[in-house]
Amino acid sequence: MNEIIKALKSARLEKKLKQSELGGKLGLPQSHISKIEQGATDPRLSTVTDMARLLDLELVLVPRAMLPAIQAMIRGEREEQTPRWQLDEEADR
Amino acid sequence: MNEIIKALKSARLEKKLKQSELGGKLGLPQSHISKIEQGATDPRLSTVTDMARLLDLELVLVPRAMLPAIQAMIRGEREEQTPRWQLDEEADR
DNA sequence: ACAATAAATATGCTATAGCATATTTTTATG
DNA sequence: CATAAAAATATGCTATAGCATATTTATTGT
Repeated sequence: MNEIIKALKSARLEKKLKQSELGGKLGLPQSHISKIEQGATDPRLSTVTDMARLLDLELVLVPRAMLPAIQAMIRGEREEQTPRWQLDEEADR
Repeated sequence: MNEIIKALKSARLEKKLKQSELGGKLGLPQSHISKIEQGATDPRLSTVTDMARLLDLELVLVPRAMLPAIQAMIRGEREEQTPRWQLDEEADR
């Protein structure tokens, strides 16, 4: 499944929006959001950018060479809820 | 004009590819590349991702909050041809 | 288990992306 | 300039995105 579509679906869920709500804001029927999220359709660029922006995301073209660095940067965000590591001693005290 | 489309066109020129060559690799007629670059058509997501990859680019979804940081990072690359600043003394000697 | 709500599917229709081919216009080069 | 090459436009056709509406299939809550 397409990475971008997957990310858009996650973002929608993260924001606790229903397909019908997102569709409403976009002027698309819920059925269409469903098809897009299912990968049952190959949406137009404008549809994807509009959807992204409603979810506080932006579509960007990145040189492949710097992809890992940028993805790490993006992962960095949000995950500061649960630390990724912890000192051996004194943990949880 | 759409930023992504603009970036794709720049990348094609940077790589010194003709519309017909890019189209050839993609299995699209030159006329279609022209329409896309002119903004005369709203291409499908798959068309844009395919085109990007042939140009060593990847389409990525970025949280709007970190857009400036990431764009700075991207600008950083490649521009090491002409330095952005220079010491007052001893310049060009 | 039932009712209510959300999500996924289905269908028929319209608009348009994309294909193939041909022509015109623009840009380089001698 | 003239000529060649590249890019932009044009046209007719096919495939499919997207719209509207309706139905079916999960999910969730009581």
